[in-house]
This record gives sequence, C-alpha cells and structure tokens, in this order.
Amino acid sequence: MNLKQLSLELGLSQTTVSRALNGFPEVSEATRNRVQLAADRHQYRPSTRAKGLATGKALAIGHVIPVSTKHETMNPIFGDFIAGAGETYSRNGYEMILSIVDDQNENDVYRGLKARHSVDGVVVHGPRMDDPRIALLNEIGLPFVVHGRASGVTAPYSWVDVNNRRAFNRAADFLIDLGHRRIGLINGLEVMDFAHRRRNGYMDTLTANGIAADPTLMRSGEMTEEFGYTSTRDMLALPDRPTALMTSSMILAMGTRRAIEEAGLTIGRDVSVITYDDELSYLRNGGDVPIFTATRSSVRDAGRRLAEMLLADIANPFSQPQTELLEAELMVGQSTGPAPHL
Amino acid sequence: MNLKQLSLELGLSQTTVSRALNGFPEVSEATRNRVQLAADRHQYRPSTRAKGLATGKALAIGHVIPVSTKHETMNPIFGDFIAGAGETYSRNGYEMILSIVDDQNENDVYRGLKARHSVDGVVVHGPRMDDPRIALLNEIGLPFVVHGRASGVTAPYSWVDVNNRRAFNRAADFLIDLGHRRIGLINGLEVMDFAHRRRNGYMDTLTANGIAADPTLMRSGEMTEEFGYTSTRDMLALPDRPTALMTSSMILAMGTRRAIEEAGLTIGRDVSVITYDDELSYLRNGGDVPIFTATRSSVRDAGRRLAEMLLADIANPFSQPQTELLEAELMVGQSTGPAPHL
DNA sequence: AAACAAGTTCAAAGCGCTTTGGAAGCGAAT
DNA sequence: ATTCGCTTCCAAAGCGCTTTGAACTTGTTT
Repeated sequence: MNLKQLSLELGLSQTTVSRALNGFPEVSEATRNRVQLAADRHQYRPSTRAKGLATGKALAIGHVIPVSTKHETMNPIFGDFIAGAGETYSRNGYEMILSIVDDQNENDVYRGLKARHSVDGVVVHGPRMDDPRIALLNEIGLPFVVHGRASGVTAPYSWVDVNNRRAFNRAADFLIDLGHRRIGLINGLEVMDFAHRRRNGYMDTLTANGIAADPTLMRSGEMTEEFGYTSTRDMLALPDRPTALMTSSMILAMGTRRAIEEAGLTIGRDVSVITYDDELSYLRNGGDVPIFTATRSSVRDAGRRLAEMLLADIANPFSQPQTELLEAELMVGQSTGPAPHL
Repeated sequence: MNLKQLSLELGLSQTTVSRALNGFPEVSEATRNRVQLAADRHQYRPSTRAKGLATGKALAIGHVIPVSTKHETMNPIFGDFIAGAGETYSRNGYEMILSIVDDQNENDVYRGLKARHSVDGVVVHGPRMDDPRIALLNEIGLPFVVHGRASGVTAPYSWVDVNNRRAFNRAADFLIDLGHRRIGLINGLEVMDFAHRRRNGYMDTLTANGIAADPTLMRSGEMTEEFGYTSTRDMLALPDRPTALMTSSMILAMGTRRAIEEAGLTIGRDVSVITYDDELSYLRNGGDVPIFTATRSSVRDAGRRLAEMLLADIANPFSQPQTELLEAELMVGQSTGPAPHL
C-alpha cells in the first residue's frame, strides 16, 4: 500500500492524504480522521527512501564502530551503549545504521555515509588522542557527537563523557586512605583517550600524596580478561608487589581476580582491587554488597543521553556544540580493605 | 555532487554515466574510463535513497535485537556476531540497520521494516521455542535467516546454528569419562531454543550412562556472571554436591569460578568445569592451554556465514531455505580433571 | 549507393514521497 | 453582484537515481 493507492481509495489527492498524516493544519479534522483510519486499516507506512528523497533527511543515525585489524577486539561496552541509544532513536522515528570498519578505512566510511546521504548524523566511538575524525567530520559537515573526548583536539565539538580523571582520582584516594602505597594500574590502550585520562587521574593523586609513580606498576593493553590476568600475575611476582590494583573495566577485574586467587592470595585482604564499572547488563557488580569496589557509571545511560543530544543537534543545525560530563559514583564493595603489613 | 552534475560536466547523458559506473556492457571502454576518473575525482557516490527508490532494493539488512523489558539484558555475544556479519555486508555494499526493541513490540518492528521498505531482509536473533516470528516473516514475505533454530516450528526456514546438543553431549561424555557422576548444568533461560537443546544434550548423555538427571543440579536463567555465581554457590552447598559443572557461557563460568574459589575449593581438582565458549574477542579462553575446558565455536564466524547466506537468499528469491549446522570443538583446558573421591 | 547490423549514446518515464503555488467553495462584507 | 477572506483541497514539480525504447554513428554487406 502506498500513498497513491491510499489516496485513490479515499478519493483524495496525495497532497491531502500526506498532509493529513503529517499533522498539517490545513486539513479538516473530519477528513484527517477518515485518512488516519484508512491508513491504520492498511497498516500504511510511508517509504523511508521516498520520504528521505523528498525531504532531504535520512531519518537515520550512523554508528561507526572501529575494529582494530590487529586485535579484532570488539569493545564489550558497545552492546549496552547502543541499547541505550537505540531506545532514543526508535522513540523519535530514527533508524540506526551500523558500520563495522577496520581502523584503516574509517575516513572513507564517514565520507561515504555523507556522500550517499545515508545518515543525518553519526556518533563517534572510541575517540583516541588527537583523533583526526573530528576534524574530518567538521570538514565534511556531518553532525556528530563523540562518546568520550579527544585530548589535543582544539576545535569545538559535542561530546558525552564520564569524568574519568575524577573517577580515578577518587579511586586512588580511597585506596591511599586505606593505607595503600603500592598501587598498580591496569588500563586500556593509551592511544584511547579515556585510558589517558584515567592514568592522569591515577598519577596525579599518587603524586599529590607523595607517592612516586612506578612504571612497573602501570600496564596498558587491550581490555581482555587475559590481559587483566597476565598483568596482575606479573605485578604480583615483583619483589615489592602492589597491595592494591586499579583496573579500567570489570572484564580486566575478572582476570585480576583469577591471578590473585591463583597466587593463593585473598582479594580485599592481601590485595585490594577497585575497578571501573560500566554497568554492563550481563556483568552486574553483585547484589546488595558489590563484589568489587568500583567507580561506576552506566554506559547505557550515556548512550541514551548522547542520542538525545545528537537528535537535538540535527533538529537545530545552528546550535553550538553541546557537552555533558557524567560523574561516576564510588561504590564500596568487598574487594577493598586496609593495606596489609607486608 | 550528483549524477546530473556529473553528467553535465562530462557532456554525457545521465543514462550513460549511470551505466558506465555500474559496469554495463553497452558503453565503450574509453568513455567508461573517462567517467570513472571524473567520479573518483569528485568522490561521487550515488545516493542510497535514490538508488533504492529506483531499483526497489534497500541495500540494507535489518537486525532486530530483542531486549527483554524485565531484565534489560543485552546479549553479550551480540557485538561479536554483528562484527562478523558487518564484514560481509560492507564487502557487498550493504548497510546494517539495527533495531533495539523490547520483546513486546517485536512484530510491529518487522512489519514496519517491511512496509517502509527499509531493508531487503532481516536476521532473527535469539530464537525461542515455537518462535512466532518465523511464521510472521514468512507471512509478510521478508527474507530472513535465523541465528539458531526454533524447536516446534515446522515451516521450513533458513538458519545457521551450532550443534548445541552434540556440544553438550560431548562435554558431558568427557566429564563422565573422567569419572564424574554428579554433574551440574548452569544454562540460559529455557525459553531460548539453544538452552533447550543444550539441556537435552546434557540429559541424554547422562541417561545413556545410567545417571539419573537431578533437578537440583540444573539451573537456568539470565546468563550473567552473578547467575553463574549464585547457582554454583547453591549447588556446592548441597549435601551431595556436584563434582563437575557445565555452563552455557564464559560469563557464567566466571561466576562459577568465583563461587568455587570462595568455597575454598580448587577448580579442575575439587570441581571440574566445562563451559561453552563463543570465542568473544574480549573473553579469549587463555593462551596455549585454555583456562577452561570448553566446547567452542566462534560466534563471529557464525555472523559471517549467516550474512552470506542471507545475501544469497536475497539475490535469488526462488531459492530453497538454506541451513548450516556448525560443530563446536572440544578444547581441553585446566578446569577439568578426574572426579575426586568425596 | 542503399540496406543492414553492431556499437554507442540519449530523452524521458518512473520509483513514492513532500511541497509549491494555485483553485474551488462558501459565507460575509462592500 | 462583486469582492474579499477563509478553509479545504489539488495538480504538478522535484528529490537522485535506473531503465526502457529509440536514435544516432560507424562499418559491413548487398
């Protein structure tokens, strides 16, 4: 069923039917009802393609997911993030277009989305330091919001981010207050902006408390369970081993726990662990008392917020870049305790 | 830059330019080159919308992801699955459209995708027993492939699935050969077809070996770390506790490991664990020697295969339903050993 | 030189919608 | 009766492509 057939059946012009359905004022309530009824009866839905052609809007948002060719690692937060964003989109009649792309050809993908008029805007995932995508998107004039920030980029742009630095400040502070002085950090790849900020937060707090940062206690890599495990195992084998560890994700923390237990140590007593927690739906951090002490912020909420911001940006093309800094909360769980006397 | 402008610049008709770019034979190599060069120079990409309108194809595949309203749980395999499928799509010039939808309104989403001509086909995620979506899609005539199968549905349909039954047969056999008789199962929700098949595989093998299935050793629920933990903890507290556990995912297995260690037991000695492993990129099962003994099959590969099948289906509308049954391999790791004498 | 075939190119219609610029109908005001 | 102002409706153009059917060049046969 298309507009033509529908208007023929109603004995009205396509114009009137279209206007009736789109809520224009110059159509009488009587005919609007008649049209609406017929449309419902036939389950009429305007073709997105045709509508897009006619209006110049795509009613779609692109998500470009970089997958590193080397590691083939899919960021585990991704599912929950788009679950959040997806809610906002469908509530507003938008579709979500996903492009999985190896980090070599990213630019072409953005250019392609723009040139083919496939989307009205994009969200940038996994920003890196000095990320060139921001300049690119500004240049080609495709509205976008970044999930995170890109240190080193001076041009203004819209973003939604967690206060990673503050989160790691607080986590480090919490451990120091418990008497820990040897505190390790197991972080994501430091080209990633969030990892950079987290390390800064960690280091600043150590320094502010008169603790010299020790390179042997700082690791960064792909945030897999195994990387959490090997990093922890290696650090625990050091002559002057850490009494506390900070990890950048629950997945890393799982690996950390494995290594600690394998070493015959007890988490929260021999070694304290505090992790960053994205509140992934399948990795809930325990029930009443969290398993891990954690700084946490829901990535799903971030997705929701970011999508709203992007849609607002698109609706009002002359708006200034918007930003939103979410604060992570510190949840005290069972994985931390006073520093042991070694 | 659009077709009209391009053809004007070249002094050719839109027809010729279009044909040159789409590789039609009735255009001379000389002009084809000239056209191609100009197109490259301007980074010309035909508008998907316009192309779609003209051809009647959308050049897009829909993925409808059900998110249960109750649990808000996003299936963690989802990211890796679409990473696989996405590769295939982009290689073939297709786009991927994602719909996150709570399981109430699923039907409307499929109908909408069809009516709005947004996609040429869809992939059905997370099939349940007697899943009504298959009948619906057949009725509205939207090509689809199911990731998994739906027991109870008699109509033919295309699917890609892992031999879940066999995988759990083999896992159970392996444990029984090691002398285990008290074997627990921690499974996904049993409305999900895969969980149903896995339980059947498990039970058949127990029965075939003269072991009576014990309901207290079988749990099913959302496959979160916490569910793995609580299930394991409860089973270990039984007077006649299991000496081995089978879990339906690595995430569950992590919870299982936590409970085992918390009980002061050693995995692989006091309690053997064998898990199903989807080879998620951020949850690799160890290095040379896997951490967990596992039956494994890459969900990313499944995504790739399924996407190929769907595109082939769409290219040839009169094809018969295709099916592909993948076999999981059994990897022996450190989490299993001979049954202890309790 | 005419006729034909093969090889190239083109004008125009059509895909399903929105939107512009009227036009028709009708009662009130001039 | 004419004009005006409202309300309600419509014909047709246009969005950027593909595709049909025809036309125009060549070169080859008769």
